[in-house]
Amino acid sequence: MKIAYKVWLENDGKAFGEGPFRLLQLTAQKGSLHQAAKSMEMSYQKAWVIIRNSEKRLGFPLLERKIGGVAGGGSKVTEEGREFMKIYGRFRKETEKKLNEVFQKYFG
Amino acid sequence: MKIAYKVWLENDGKAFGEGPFRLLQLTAQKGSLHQAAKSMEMSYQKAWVIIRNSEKRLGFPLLERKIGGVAGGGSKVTEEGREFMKIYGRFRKETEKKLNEVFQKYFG
DNA sequence: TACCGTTATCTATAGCAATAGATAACGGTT
DNA sequence: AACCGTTATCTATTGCTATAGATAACGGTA
Repeated sequence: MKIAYKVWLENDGKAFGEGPFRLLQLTAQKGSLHQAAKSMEMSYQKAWVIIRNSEKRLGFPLLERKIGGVAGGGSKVTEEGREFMKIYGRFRKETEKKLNEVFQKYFG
Repeated sequence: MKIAYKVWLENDGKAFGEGPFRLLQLTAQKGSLHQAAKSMEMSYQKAWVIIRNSEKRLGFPLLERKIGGVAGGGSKVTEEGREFMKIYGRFRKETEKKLNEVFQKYFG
């Protein structure tokens, strides 16, 4: 037996969770949302919708887009996005720790 | 902004979570899985599949069924089921508390 | 100027999960 | 013996989400 969970932030609908977080991480790494989605085996359309919704519900842009140019374009995470990712990353780590502790206490 | 989450137990697939928990609570109250499902606005078939899967994955029966008889039959929660619900109930309450604390810490 | 891969969108299709609806067995009560 | 509402299952349909596939705009580079 093991614990499983999903934790996310809501603001009039899903605002931010594991999906957007990993997409941003990979976008930062690869330089484009397209490649980020691809490496997660997610369709670009889905990735795009996820990011668009997150931005709408968080109220600030997560990606800085460039269309055309050297590699066709690309995206990088905004300053606000990077800051948010740091905080969310710590939040995520702590929820994981706490949940595992509670699981151990009752079912370990 | 608020936190949202789903926490459940796995054992070769979903074993137990909010759905089975509420179904068992209502079944204990109403005396039948049929009525429990109905009061959750869930189809009986879905409720039945949920309970069947939980039993398979937990490895012990949650319901004691009676087919036919006074009210057509009915179900009550087994002794093991009641014991498990108590533990899960405490687990559930504590995960809720911890998650809200962590949320407050980072986003409150 | 032609090219390339990206962003930004549509639309149509596929695939999966939920629901509806049906059927059978059952056994106290009346 | 007939009835009733439940458990236990099927099957067919519905509905939603994801995916596929297409199109356009864009702007450095060669």
